[in-house]
Amino acid sequence: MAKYEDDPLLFNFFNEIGIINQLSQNILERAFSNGLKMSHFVVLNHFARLGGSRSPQDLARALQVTKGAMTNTLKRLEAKSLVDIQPDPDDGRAKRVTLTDAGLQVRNDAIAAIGPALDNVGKQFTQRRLKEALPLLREVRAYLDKARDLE
Amino acid sequence: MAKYEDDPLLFNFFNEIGIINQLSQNILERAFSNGLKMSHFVVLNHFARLGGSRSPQDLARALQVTKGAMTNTLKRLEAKSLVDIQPDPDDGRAKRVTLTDAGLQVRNDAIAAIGPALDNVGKQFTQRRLKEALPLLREVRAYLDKARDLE
DNA sequence: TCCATTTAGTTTATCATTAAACTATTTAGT
DNA sequence: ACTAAATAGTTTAATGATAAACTAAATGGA
Repeated sequence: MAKYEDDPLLFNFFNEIGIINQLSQNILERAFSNGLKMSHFVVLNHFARLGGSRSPQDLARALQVTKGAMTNTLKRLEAKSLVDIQPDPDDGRAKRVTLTDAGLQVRNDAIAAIGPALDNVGKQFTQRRLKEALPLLREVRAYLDKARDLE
Repeated sequence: MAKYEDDPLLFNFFNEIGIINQLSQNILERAFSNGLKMSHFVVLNHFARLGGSRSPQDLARALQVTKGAMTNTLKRLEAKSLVDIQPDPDDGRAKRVTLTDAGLQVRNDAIAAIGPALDNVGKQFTQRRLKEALPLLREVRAYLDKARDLE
């Protein structure tokens, strides 16, 4: 069996992923105004792209955070009236979360604000190269996601 | 100018990166014993691969965290005797950090522990595909790193 | 029907991280 | 030599995350 000291390919792969994540989150978050956090933006963006209503648990699963983290995020979004939270009429345990008009506005503003930052990155890396990398990233993500559930 | 609602390529790219990061960190961290955290492992691994001694500031820069975060990480590693920290004889402001034998052992144990988890990933994704993706990831990382300093 | 199990959401304790303020030391320009 | 600026490291306050314990409601098998 290969030792990972000698064969650090996967290691390097995850390492690059980790650093890119940290740097990109940082750059994007700085472009946001009103102290909008990445975790908040991600929820707003999820709703803006997919529409409809979701339960907190659905959101937690889709966005890969714990229920506790989602409770916290939604509490802050609700305090700013960026989402609306109502009891689920069909399930006494659950809630239904929807995006408010204000929430959509904040999300759209955020998208606009990060445009310039992304433009600069886009200048450096051709659409083609990024597009070529996406399928592998998606597969790795899907695999890790499944692996997590199986364990 | 393209709107990112219509052209979410970079967005998707960073999104996949973010989720892969979260999942991979999670999987690896669970494989560790003794409550070894990824942030701690990364420091131990850095020393194990590159050897020698480093200042806390060097480590912070290399591992892309703030000085404060590194202070915290090193404090915990030192408490477990996994690193040795001495004043820098040549610079009264600085310190020199080195890996202890115990630190190297913990790192090697961790590498061994994550082997099986990585084996499974390795089965799904050929060396070739991962290898092909690395250059782009490295370039993106290098670009973001530079962009951060310029801003 | 009843009870054990599962599921949704919250809360708590612990911890990592950042940004910013602060101390101490070194470096560099005059 | 002096002083201003830069640098190394620590500390603090705020935030976000997790895991685990907990409450409440739904589900499903006997």
